[in-house]
Amino acid sequence: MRLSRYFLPVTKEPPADAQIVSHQLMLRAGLVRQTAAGIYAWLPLGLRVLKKIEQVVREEQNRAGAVELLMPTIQSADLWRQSGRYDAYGPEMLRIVDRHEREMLYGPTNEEMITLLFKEGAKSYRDLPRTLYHIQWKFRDEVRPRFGVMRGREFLMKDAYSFDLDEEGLKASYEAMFVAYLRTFARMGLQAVPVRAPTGPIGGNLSHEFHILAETGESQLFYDSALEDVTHADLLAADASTIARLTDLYAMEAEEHDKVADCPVPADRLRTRRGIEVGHIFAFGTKYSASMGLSVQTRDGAQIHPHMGSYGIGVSRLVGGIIEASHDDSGIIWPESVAPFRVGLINMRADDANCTSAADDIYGRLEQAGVETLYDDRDERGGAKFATMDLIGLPWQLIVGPRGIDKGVVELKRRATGEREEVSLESALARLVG
RNA sequence: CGGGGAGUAGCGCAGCCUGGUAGCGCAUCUGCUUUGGGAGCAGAGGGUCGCAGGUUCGAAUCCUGUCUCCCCGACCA
Repeated sequence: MRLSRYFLPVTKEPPADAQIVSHQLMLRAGLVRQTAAGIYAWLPLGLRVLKKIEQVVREEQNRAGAVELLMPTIQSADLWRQSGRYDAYGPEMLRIVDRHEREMLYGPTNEEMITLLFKEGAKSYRDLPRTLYHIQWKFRDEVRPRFGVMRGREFLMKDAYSFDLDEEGLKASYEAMFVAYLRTFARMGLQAVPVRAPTGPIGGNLSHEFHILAETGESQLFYDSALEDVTHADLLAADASTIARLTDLYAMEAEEHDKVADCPVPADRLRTRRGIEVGHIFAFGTKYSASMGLSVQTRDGAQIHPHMGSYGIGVSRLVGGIIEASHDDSGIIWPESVAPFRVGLINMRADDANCTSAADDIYGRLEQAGVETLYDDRDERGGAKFATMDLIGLPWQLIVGPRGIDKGVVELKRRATGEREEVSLESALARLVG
C-alpha cells in the first residue's frame, strides 16, 4: 500500500480524552476514532490489526475443532424471556423497539440464540459433541466506558459454545478451548495467565479468566511465581498436561484471593500484578439447554439436555491489550502475527529520480512476494517519515536513500529492538520475504 | 447512578471573572530554501465559540434550560 493513497491520520499529540497509553497510541497512530462514548470507528490501519487478531483466533478455534457460523446482532426479547434473562440482565442490555412495537435487543451475548439454533439441527447423541463459534459485534451498555477499546460499549468478540452429552464430555470440550486460548494468546506474543474465576450470572461451576499482565489492567491478580516459569514454547505446545500444570498453580483475582483463608502459596512465591481480562471460559452444564428446551436422544432412547460451555475472547479489547503490553516511547511495537503490515518501506528522497525508481522497484518486488508493505512514497522530510513508522510500529523498516542505493545498499531496521543495519538490497529482500 | 470537570479551527489550548472586530501553538495549503532520524523563512485557508431560549444597543463572555464528552467511585458473562 502506498502511503500517498492510504488513509492514515497520525498526530504528534494525543487527544486530551485519552488517559492510558494504548488509547493514546491508537488515536495517534490513526487506528481508531471515537464516535460516541465507548463506540469507535476502525480506521484502515486499525481494521487491519483487528482482522489479523481475528484470524489468529479463528485459526486456533478451527484447530480446536470448533465450527464457525455467524449470528445476528439484533435479537428478539422473546428469545431471552425463555431463559429468564430478559429481566435478569439489567440495563447493560440495549433494548430496542421496532416499527411494529416488537421488543428487540442488541445482543450482549448469544447463549439463547445458539441453543435454539443448535436445537434445530441436533436430535441425537450422534450430533454431539459440537462446538460452534462466531466473531461478531456485541453491545453492552456499560455505565462508564473507558480505556478506549478496552472497555467500550460496542466491541468485537469471539464467542464459542460447546454441546456435550455429559459432564465428562463437557470437561473435554472445556479443555480443548483452554488449550486453544493458551495458544491463541501465545501466538500474539502475550503472556496470558489463566485465573480461576467466580462464575457470576452465567452460572455453572467451572470458569477461568485469561489475563494479560499489564500495569493498566483493571484487575488485581495474585499468583504463584512458578507461573512465570511457563515458557512461550510451553504455551504454543500446550496440551492437557499444560492445563494440569497451569491450573494446579495458584492464581486468583484480588476479590477471590481475599476470601481465601489460607493461601497455599508461600509468601516468597506469591506475586501480585495487574491484569487485563482478554478471555473467559465457562462450563455451565444444562442451564440453557434445559431452559430453552434443547434435548437429544441417547443411544438407549432416553432424552437428555446437553451439557454446555461458553468461551469468549475480546477481539477488539486485544488490540488495546497488545499495545499496553508492547510499546515504547516512540509508539506501538506490533508482534509479527498481528502487525497491520510486515514492512514499512521508506523512500528517503521522493524528489530523487534514481532513489524513487529503486524504491518503486523494491515495493513491487515485496508486493509480488506477498509481503505486506506500507510504502511511504511521499515527498516529505525523512525525519517525519521515521517518526510515523516508529509510531505505527511495523516489525520492519526498509529505508531506501540516494546515498546507499547507488551502491545497492539499504538500511534495515527492526522496530522491536531498534537495531539498524546497512545491508545489500538483495539480502534485505531475502530476509523480509523469508 | 453519586461526586467532580470540560465543550472556542483537524489536535492541544488561551480569551470568559470585568460584555465591545475570534486568538496562540501544532497540523493543512502556496512559494522559496532545504533533505540520512518530527527543517527554516514568508504568506494563506480554515470558526454558526455544543445547542436552545433570555438579559442587553451589543453575548464566546452574564442568566436559564438542554445535549455531549471526560475523570473518581459504585457497576461489569
